[in-house]
Amino acid sequence: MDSIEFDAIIRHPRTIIHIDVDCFYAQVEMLRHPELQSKPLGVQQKNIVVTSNYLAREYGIKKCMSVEEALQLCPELALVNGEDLTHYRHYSAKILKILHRFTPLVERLGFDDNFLDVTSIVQKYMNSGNDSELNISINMEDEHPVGKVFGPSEEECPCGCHSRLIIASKIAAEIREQIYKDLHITCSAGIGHNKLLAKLVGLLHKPNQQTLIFPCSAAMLLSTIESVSKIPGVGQKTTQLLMSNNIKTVDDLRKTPLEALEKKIGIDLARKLKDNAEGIDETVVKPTGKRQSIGLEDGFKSVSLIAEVESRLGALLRRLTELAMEDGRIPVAMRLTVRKHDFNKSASGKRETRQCALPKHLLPSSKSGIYDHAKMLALAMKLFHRTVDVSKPFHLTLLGVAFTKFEERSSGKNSITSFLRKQVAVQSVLDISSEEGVSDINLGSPMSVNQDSNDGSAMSTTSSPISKPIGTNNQTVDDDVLNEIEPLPKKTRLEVWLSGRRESPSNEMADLRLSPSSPMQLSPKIDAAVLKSLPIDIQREVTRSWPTTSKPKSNNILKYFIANK
DNA sequence: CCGGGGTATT
DNA sequence: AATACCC
Ligand SMILES: Nc1ccn([C@H]2C[C@H](O)[C@@H](COP(=O)(O)OP(=O)(O)OP(=O)(O)O)O2)c(=O)n1
Repeated sequence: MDSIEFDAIIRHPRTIIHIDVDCFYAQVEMLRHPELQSKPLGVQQKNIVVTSNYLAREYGIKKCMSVEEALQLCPELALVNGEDLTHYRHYSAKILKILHRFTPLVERLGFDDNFLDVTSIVQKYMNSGNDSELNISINMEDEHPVGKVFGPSEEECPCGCHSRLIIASKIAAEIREQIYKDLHITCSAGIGHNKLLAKLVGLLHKPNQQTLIFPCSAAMLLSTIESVSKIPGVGQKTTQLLMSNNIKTVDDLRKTPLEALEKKIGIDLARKLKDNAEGIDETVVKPTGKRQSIGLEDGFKSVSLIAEVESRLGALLRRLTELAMEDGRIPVAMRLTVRKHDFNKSASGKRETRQCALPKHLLPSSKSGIYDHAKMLALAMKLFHRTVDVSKPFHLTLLGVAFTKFEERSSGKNSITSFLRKQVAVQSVLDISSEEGVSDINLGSPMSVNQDSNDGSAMSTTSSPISKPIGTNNQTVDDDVLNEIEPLPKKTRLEVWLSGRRESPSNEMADLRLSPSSPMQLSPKIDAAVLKSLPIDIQREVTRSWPTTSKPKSNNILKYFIANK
């Protein structure tokens, strides 16, 4: 191959747009409270201002600043509580839908940070001047990019990315416009040939702006960010490690040989950082699928009473089951999170978690699509007793509960979906000789079987009642599943694979977990045995909190269908 | 009580 | 189950 051909080889085949909503929570709150639009506004979670609008930022208010500090900087700061993320989650979903009008290749970080691989969209515009599936019009005549450009742009890269990126800037503008027209939300965007550059360059001009970077300016952009901690993926720990080795800036990173770096931070991270320092990032846009966990947390000064734990967990569970119903899938595992007060030290207190299988999907699929909150709470309390020794005083500062595994909901043949989910989406591989490499497309069937770790032999202390009545031993025959929660059984890869391709996915695996003496009837009523095992005040709590569990009427079911739209 | 969420890796 | 990272 001669040199002319060599120059023509595509080196920057992909085109990536990064979209970040401007001061997301604050914008949502301004929409909800229009009278706050023209005032400095902070969104408060407990004692911190998690974000603020741009008016407030003029006072020097930063993300995650303490309320005290923020009010010192701006005494007239308006504050709205943002501890309940419902509205943000709602807007987040709407924004994602708009992004999906352009491409399914959207990867999200959090609620408002999005990467789009628009390579194929751009390609269609280059080939035919439009995209038949995308009825937006883009002015192909104008050869200038929309928005700002970082660095010089005189010299065009021979790979052709120059025009691709310019087209992408017009797509980004269209995306932002649609989001604004539909939702009155403003975003900022970065356009580049990889995720790293798109994200970093977008930070340069905010809010409600967009910035493009051509590959020839990549190294320059990385030089300007200085601190290594600004590189996505370099958090507190890595920063400390690097700094203790006198590596503070991107330039330090460049000067450090890979061999030296890898001894300090491991080969994987070392290679990534050496690449990133040059503006190289081969990671693909991995379309974000369904969430792998749905959880809620509540932090507080101190909780030391079991009854209060119970009522807080009850409140969390009630909200959590609503979220699970919106999701549509069926949770099969529950996780409890606890943070204990660390009073010997200023340290923040570590979290402890306990997880268990959800008995036979305590859930809706049975005719009454309604969660049995009493059993949910009893299960959560079981987990609680597994993490906190209540025979001694305790002092909690946080409780959280989450669903962590899901099954697709019944109906059709969902078998194919879980199998497909494992497959890497094919994207952006236009030329195998690209500088930034080709992603492995791993289609290997996951037949390899996990070495089965020994089954929960260490779990023998499970028969303590919910709240132990004094003088009672545990001899009572507990045939309820709640009395035998065991750690989540591990599925082998083979099992995952098999259950994923089963035509009618059944609960065989779950069935195996249940003891023979515990027929899992999905009674819509509170299990009397369970209820009786509870202390009287808790019994009252349970029945007061969820009156519907005592006698579900078809009306109750209806409202869930309506809520679900 | 640095919020209240998430993900991936070990 | 914990850790590290992200928003
Ligand atoms: N440590 C953090 C960081 C962010 N957020 C929330 C609040 C933000 O509104 C939202 C988005 O985070 P961003 O980092 O994108 O920040 P903003 O969108 O608020 O501001 P900017 O305009 O600088 O992007 O996520 C959070 O809860 N905790």
